[in-house]
Amino acid sequence: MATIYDVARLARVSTTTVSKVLSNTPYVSAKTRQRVLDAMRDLQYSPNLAARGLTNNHTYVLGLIIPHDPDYSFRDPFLLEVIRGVEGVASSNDYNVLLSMSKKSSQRAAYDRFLRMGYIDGVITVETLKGELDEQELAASSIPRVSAGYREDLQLLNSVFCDDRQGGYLATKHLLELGHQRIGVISGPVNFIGAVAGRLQGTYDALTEYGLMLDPDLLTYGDFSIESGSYAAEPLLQHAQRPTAIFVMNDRMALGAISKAREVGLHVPKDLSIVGFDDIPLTSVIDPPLTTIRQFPAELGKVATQHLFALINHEFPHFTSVVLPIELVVRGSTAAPVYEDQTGKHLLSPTNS
Amino acid sequence: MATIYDVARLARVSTTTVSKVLSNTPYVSAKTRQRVLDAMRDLQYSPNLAARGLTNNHTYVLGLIIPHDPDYSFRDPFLLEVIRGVEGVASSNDYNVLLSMSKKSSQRAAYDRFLRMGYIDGVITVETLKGELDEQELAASSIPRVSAGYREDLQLLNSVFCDDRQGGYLATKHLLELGHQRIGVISGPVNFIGAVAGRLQGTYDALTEYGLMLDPDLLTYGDFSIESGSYAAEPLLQHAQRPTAIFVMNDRMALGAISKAREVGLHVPKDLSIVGFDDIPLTSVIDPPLTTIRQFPAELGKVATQHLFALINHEFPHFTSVVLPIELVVRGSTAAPVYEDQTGKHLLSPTNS
DNA sequence: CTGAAAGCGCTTACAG
DNA sequence: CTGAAAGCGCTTACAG
Repeated sequence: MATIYDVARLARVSTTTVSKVLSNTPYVSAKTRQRVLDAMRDLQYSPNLAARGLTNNHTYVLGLIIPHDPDYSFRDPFLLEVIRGVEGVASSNDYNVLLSMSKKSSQRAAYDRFLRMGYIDGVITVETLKGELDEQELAASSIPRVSAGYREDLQLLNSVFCDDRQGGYLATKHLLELGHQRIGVISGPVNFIGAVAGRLQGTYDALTEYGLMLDPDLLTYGDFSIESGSYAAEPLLQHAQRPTAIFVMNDRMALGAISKAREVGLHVPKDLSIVGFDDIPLTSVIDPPLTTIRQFPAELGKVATQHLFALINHEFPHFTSVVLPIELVVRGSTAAPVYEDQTGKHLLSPTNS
Repeated sequence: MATIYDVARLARVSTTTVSKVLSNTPYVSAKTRQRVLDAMRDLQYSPNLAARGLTNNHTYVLGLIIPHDPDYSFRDPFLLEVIRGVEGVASSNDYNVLLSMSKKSSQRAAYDRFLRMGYIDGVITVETLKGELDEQELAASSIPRVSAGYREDLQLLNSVFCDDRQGGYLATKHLLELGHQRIGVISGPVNFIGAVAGRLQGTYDALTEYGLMLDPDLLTYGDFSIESGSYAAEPLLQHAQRPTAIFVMNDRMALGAISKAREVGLHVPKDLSIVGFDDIPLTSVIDPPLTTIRQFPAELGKVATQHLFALINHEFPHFTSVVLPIELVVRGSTAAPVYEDQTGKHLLSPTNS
């Protein structure tokens, strides 16, 4: 493999000069520059990043840490999109991305290596559950960092996340506008990063706007898996005054809830409306197609990476966050409620009963 | 950040000695070794990979090239699993993985950089469509390589792939055993790597075993998207002698086919059995849950990486491939056929009519 | 068992 | 506009 010496020799200049054309320094004569360029082409030269990293103290590589738990594979489609977003921006800035999926506990060594070796210029972390990352380690490493999808205001962490509150708000408001008054919520686990609290707040806000309150009986918790959606739906559907609609905090649990509804003989959306969250693939083609809140994971990765570059280049002060928009996607799993009176007759609205 | 000099000074030895304990050379006295170890701990020393790479000429990083086309996101869940498999093995061997999703055409520069910079010790490529990778470039770079999921015997490429033929065989045999005799096939695109031809061959083999042939009218093509599954199903369902079962070469198209069947008033599996391929998430919870051929993408990534390490360490001759097993997962989308006579009466089997 | 020294391929003041 | 030389942090013959 050709080195900078080979290029210098062929172009009859010093390595200093080669290095200068490499870095686009203006003070090189056009003639010399061309000779160097020709030599580089002829030799198929491309600089050795390790050597460059050694002098430069920067490596042209970004770390992407995703403490991925196979058990929480619910985020799979989401994650690949995030990765795509990160890789796209990195690569168009001539950066490479180094991937680490180790979890703090299981692979401490790999984690340390990753952070301490002067091997990466910055890091993007994607957390899902609290405590998956070793924050101390990260903070100690003084490597520029932005967190994608995680929000922890108190830590003054650079982060990019979607507007969870607005998502919860839009989902609930959609149900309210359809005429639902008795609305249940299937929440994600409480230790789940950021998202859950925000979405719940949005729900409260929407209900308040309509002069309603969330019945504590109608709030249950799952762990984002399909099965947990099914379990969490059970008490709601068994409730003496069962809700006519449920806001479920992710699509997978929403699927679980729908199958539970089917199991107990309820038709979605006729008897029960369901709104999900995420807009993962396939949910648009199932029966009924799912009404949901769409997130933009590729955008999340993209913006986080741009943010990281800005940080690396000291383009703005530390500790900023950006909130990404979400949107409501109305499909077939929501409809206006139908209330039955004791005789089983359908009435148009609860006020008629 | 502490360097090897700092450690040497603190332990009162030379850097040579530090380097030796680092590489576990036996010829270091126990006492000295301990002093060095203590110093490393106190200083939180971890070696600079760039410097090491410069002398060593190996970098402890693996390249993972996935020419990912957003349009073919059907492979998403599959891909993340592959990545997980690769990362797991790499990290437990103290290797990092560098990710490139650039396509040959769009990001030539990034691609070159990735391969030529003396920056990776080996590369795993994940192809989906022919021509996505620049084979010449890869061959020229003389970097050890294994291909995950791609099979091209003529090139004598190191590769790891799943047993597509066996998959096609098992899927078709399952239908035959249920009593189906008129079986359609929805194939993937012809330029799709390896998989398609193998799966089709498996179908032929199974049919032959039962003394049957594939009616050319009953073979249609999709591009692996949901929509294409729907389109490709249409001519089959409209056929004067429509098939009682269809083997669809991936789960997403299978979903499309099911929705098309529903559209034309056919019930799955009563009127039409469907077998998919992949076993992607969610298809087990839809209605009906999909009978399919399960692949093990994490295993694919894992085995490919182990293979790559063996190659890097010259543990076996180049040009070997390994075939991964698949398995049939029987769920609700397949059932014994029901033949109707002209009067619409259901008969038990075609031989009764 | 231990260490002095050269060298890996680059960049960066510095001098001209 | 151009180049000689030191230095980045490691490893590896080689000598002792």
